[in-house]
Amino acid sequence: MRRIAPDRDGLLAMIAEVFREHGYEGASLALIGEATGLGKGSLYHFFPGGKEEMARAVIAHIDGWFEDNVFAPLRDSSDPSAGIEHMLAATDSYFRSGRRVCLIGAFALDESRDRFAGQIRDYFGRWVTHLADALARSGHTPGEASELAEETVAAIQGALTLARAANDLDVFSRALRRLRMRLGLPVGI
Amino acid sequence: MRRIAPDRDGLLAMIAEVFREHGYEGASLALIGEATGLGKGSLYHFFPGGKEEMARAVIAHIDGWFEDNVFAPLRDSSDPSAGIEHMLAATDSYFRSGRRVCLIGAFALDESRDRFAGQIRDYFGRWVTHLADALARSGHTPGEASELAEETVAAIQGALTLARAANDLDVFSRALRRLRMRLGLPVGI
DNA sequence: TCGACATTGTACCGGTCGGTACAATGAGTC
DNA sequence: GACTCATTGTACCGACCGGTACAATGTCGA
Repeated sequence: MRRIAPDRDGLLAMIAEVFREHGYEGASLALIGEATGLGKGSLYHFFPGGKEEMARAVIAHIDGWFEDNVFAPLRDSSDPSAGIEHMLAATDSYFRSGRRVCLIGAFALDESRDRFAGQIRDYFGRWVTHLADALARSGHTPGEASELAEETVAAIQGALTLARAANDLDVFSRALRRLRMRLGLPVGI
Repeated sequence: MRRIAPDRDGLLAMIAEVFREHGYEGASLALIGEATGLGKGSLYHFFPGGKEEMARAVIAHIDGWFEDNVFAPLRDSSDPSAGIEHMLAATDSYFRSGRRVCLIGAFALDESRDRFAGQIRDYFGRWVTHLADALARSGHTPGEASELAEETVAAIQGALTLARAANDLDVFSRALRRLRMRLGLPVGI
């Protein structure tokens, strides 16, 4: 049995954190090396394509996590409301209640958007589409469902921006609570 | 009569565009020089504090524009609904219907947040506060007004992110139309 | 023990980074 | 013309950038 790579998931998670905090340009190989404990030799061994391949792998890794923990439940839940509830819980957990920022959203804002345009469009497109499907199955008209899905994903992204700008985690949890109400889910308290 | 500076407003607008497209780290002095037609000599003459002073001046410039064209109408309009309508129109025009991104929102996401934390918090804080005031004057309870204001500003930021990710300007105009409805303004058509 | 190969540290490359120094201009005033 | 002072171009700095080369390790199975 051959080891493919030593904990590639963990490695990608560490690199993701560097891109998340510093952006694509700001994430230098020195910072990545420091965060992972790997030298350039190792980094270029695992990612021969260099920084760009690292970023691509990180985006794909995040995309995979959302596919498993957000999109799939939205698509496969027999009760669409349960899938939506699952999405909100997973979102809250992933973004650590606003402590974390959306790397893919951050990439979408500056010039790195052009470099990763396909992956970025795909990620957000699938999020909106799957949420719209779930909303349509739960009784909304297709038009309503599509608008509400777009509104919801935008609200999450905007809340992350605002929470970080205000340095106030409550901004994000308030946004999630409003979304629960808006999407017709029990809100608790 | 002494010229303070040759069209400082225009200069700041050019520099702003570079920061907007490339982020703080990505905006090199070479790019700024290219965009403005000024060499380092001139740039450091106008901004002795270098890149950081340029960014601070750009943020202050944007802040001033919003103060004049968004916050003041929200605060001073005798008809609060007219002020809110003014805000949405100015927002649509400023962000060029989604073609442009919010520089201050982009700065809020990465590590440059720490460097400009005060200015960033102040900008968003005043936006939310003034909008909440206008909403309260137009009949909402203080609690409702505050939540709705936060939701609105977040929706704008999120729509900018999504519009750029999808490379689809309609995302932004749809978001503004939803906001008009949500804020109780006539929507047209 | 040996060879095959994955993994790593280190030195190095050309280029660019933000920033500084300074002499040369330019324009206006007296 | 002479003085002032804003403005500019250019050369240069040390530091760091992403990336490459490669020899030295480790770690297997045979």
